[in-house]
Amino acid sequence: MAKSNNKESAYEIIYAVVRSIPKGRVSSYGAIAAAIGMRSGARLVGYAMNLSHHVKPKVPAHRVVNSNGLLTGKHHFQSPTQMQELLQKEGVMVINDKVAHFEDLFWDPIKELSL
DNA sequence: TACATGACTCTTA
DNA sequence: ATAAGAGCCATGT
Repeated sequence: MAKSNNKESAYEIIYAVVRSIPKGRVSSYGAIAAAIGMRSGARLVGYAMNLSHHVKPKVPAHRVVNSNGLLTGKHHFQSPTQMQELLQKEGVMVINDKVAHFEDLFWDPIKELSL
């Protein structure tokens, strides 16, 4: 931490955006990264999600998928099927580890929050 | 200070 | 259309 100006780390901001994702909607790492100002910080978002397991309040990481709508991070959940189960539970259909109608359910933080 | 890591994304072949 | 490589940022050691 070279700079302690920011009380909250970049991850905290990422968590905030992810928590802002409405139920039944999904978003992508790149979109979130761009929303916080990092056009190519998608990897950071994914990394943050990995740490979000012990973060509170709970972070709906299952609502975050890659640009293709693929559940790339499902393997990092408590169970590889947890992500799919949670999404289906919220009304999101998942087929072959991919979000159905991804473009339709896609939630853009920039567009939605900026609206 | 520098190197290594990571649930991504884009461009090119 | 599929496969492979490079780019990117923040964090931790």
